[in-house]
Amino acid sequence: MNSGVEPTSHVRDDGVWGDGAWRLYGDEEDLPVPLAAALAAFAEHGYHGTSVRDIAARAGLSVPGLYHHYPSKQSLLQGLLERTMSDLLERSEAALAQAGPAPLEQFDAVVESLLRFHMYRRARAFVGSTETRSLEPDFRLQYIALRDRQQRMVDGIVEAGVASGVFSCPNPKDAARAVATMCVGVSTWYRPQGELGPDELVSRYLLIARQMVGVMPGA
Amino acid sequence: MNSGVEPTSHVRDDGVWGDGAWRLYGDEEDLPVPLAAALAAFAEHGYHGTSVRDIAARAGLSVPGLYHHYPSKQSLLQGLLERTMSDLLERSEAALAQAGPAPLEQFDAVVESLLRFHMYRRARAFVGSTETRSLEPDFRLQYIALRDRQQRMVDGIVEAGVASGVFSCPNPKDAARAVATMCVGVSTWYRPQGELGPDELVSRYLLIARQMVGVMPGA
DNA sequence: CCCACAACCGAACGATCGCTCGGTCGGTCC
DNA sequence: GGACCGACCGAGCGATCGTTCGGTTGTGGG
Repeated sequence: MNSGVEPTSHVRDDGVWGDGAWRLYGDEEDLPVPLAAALAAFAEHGYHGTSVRDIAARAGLSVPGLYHHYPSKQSLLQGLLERTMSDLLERSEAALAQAGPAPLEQFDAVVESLLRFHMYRRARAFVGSTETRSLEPDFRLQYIALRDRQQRMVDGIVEAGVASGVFSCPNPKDAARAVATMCVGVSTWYRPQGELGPDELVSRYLLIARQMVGVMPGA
Repeated sequence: MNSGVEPTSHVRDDGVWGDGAWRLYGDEEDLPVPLAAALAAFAEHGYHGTSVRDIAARAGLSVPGLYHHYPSKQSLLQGLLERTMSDLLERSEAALAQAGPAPLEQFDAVVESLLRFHMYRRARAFVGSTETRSLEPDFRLQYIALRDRQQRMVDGIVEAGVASGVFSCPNPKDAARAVATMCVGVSTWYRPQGELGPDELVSRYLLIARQMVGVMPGA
């Protein structure tokens, strides 16, 4: 399986993200054709609202042609979400690793990486957040575990910020969840051709996110 | 159509919400049986993932029995979302009307009403936010208009707060959207039997929401 | 007493669903 | 040049989809 364009990625040869590479996104087409077709269809009509025939047509294939590459409709969704979550996690872990040791630096880096992902990988992120319930139980467990790992990453940074006295919030876990929710929500309304560009959005939302965890404006 | 239990509501005889009545929620069963069945099914499997036969079974009806009350599967979704949005709007407009004139009072009231709705009417709110794309185009336009009205209500309060100098945020619209996103997000993770009770959640999230719009903690 | 009507149901309609059977075609290797 | 294989497709499988037809009940009014 997986014929066709296996695209180049931003990952360096050794699998390590270069400095700031977690900010860079190629022009949407780093997916195999059938997965890109499934992504477009799922984002538009949802998993159950999409027929295999629709995906095949978008991919420029016949139905058996599509099944030659992926054994089932479910495997298309799983392949999509697997790439989505690992991309998101790799990027935010790279952002964290490359940030300084201060909680505020780490917070800014991870929030920025979340925001950029949900803008540049909008459709994928949207499908990932709306089609969890369409996953078969086994895979759903794996998937949720990755989501939790992402959330705990934010939790940890906020808790460290509170411990160091730079952040000020009585309930760090709630604040962290609210910040993550806000970032994920970007994928539901952001439009590339909208009035708000990525850099401008990042700076605005970073301010809001800092206030959510009680960072003094002058910090 | 609409046989069966037409439930009592919290609306007073004249259609006006009594003082603080927007905070009160009956025990979930204020829906006609078929709509309650559709709600449960849609929340679990999504609109396209739910069969009419499943809804009929949950409602204790045969399929033609269900069609006797509602002319189509789509009409079940529309009936559900129509009630959802009008309930939400009525409650938050009542909260706003009953709050004092100060932007902070109004902000607190509307945010609290949003939070409570997304806890007590969790399933409805969840379906409302995930199945917009399953609506037929005409109704979707109406529905989105109501969502926008709700959002503009929050926008207006935040702008008034900024104008009065009590709130401090450079981009009121973005902050308002982020606050609303956070409140809506509650419906995706809140569980009634969870460790966080409604009142405790309201007080925690109200603090966060205030910080998002730059209210000084001592205000 | 009968009739109108709301409330329901068994059975089945045509359409579409996810998926597969049985191929064809163009390379590549020996 | 024949054997093999990956890439693909036309046709169609059985199942399920949303919806409807043609009833049967039970009940309240004239």
